[in-house]
Amino acid sequence: MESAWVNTTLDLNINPFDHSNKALRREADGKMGDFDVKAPVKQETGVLVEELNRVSVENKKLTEMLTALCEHYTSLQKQYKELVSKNTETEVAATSTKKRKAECEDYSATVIGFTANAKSGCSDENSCKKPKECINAKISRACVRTDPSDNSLIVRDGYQWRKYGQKVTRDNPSPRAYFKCSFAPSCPVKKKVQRSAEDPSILVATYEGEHNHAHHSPAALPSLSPVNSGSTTPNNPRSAPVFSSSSSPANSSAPTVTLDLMKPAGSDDGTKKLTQQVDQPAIQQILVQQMAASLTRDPNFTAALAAAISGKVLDQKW
DNA sequence: CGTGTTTGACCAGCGC
DNA sequence: GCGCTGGTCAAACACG
Repeated sequence: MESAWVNTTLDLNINPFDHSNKALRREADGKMGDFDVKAPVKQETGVLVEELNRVSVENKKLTEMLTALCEHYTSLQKQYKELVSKNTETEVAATSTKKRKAECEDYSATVIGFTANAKSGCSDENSCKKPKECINAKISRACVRTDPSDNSLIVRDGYQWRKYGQKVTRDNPSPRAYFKCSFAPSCPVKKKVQRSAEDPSILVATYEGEHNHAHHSPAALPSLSPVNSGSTTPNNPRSAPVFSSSSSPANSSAPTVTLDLMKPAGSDDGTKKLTQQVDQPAIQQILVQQMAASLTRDPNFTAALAAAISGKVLDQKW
């Protein structure tokens, strides 16, 4: 994961001394002139400017922290790749004899890597004895942070799913929900969603198969989906695996963020599955950065923000 | 009334 | 062969 997937720049475009805001300031100044602005207005403006400067400084600090984090992550990733390359053979031998499908998926997620085009354990003969899904279906996995108190098993990934079953599994007290892609009748993709046994605030979504249709539901997509910036196809959850801070329907007011932590399909194994090793505060910080970056790239948002700020100033009763 | 969810029943793979 | 377990089906139900 290099800076290719994390844009460490966060230009909130709110610096009042930025030349790009000259027009806005002129407009605001003109309106202020119309109302014969006096000392309280200047004081209020000064407070706002001070606040904006403070936010800018904080933004800069956060950006630096994120950059350092990315560098640290890269070094850890290299170390991990070395370890994996050393241990893969012995681990395959140890795990391939254990059990059936579920373990096959776990294997693909924990040994081959975190999600992304893992051809679920067919690299050795033992694994190919597994059921058909394990042979043909592409398996990927995504982790989604949700409110632990929210017991709905809904992962909003932009596709439309129909729930067809729920089951309590032996190794996890929380139920596992089974979904089928309901957009295209012929779409073979299935999804399993279950809370992590270790961290109930994390939903683990396992995707099986490959969508044979386009991403259809922009409304269902997180509004901040541009963070998928280019390198991955947004209509394929395997090639665009997510670590999302997701809002459930019960908590629809919270923003949903989709963050592509993976390289494009076909990248090396070392780039996979490190999501769960990253510190959770760091993830949250990255999510915040991504949200801000996405918002500030949206001209509608910046325009609305400018209008809101100017409106706030002008609406003050003095 | 159409669509999606819930949930108990059923089926199949696997280990013993 | 039997029991355990995960996965799927389908009737009942809820909701807009």
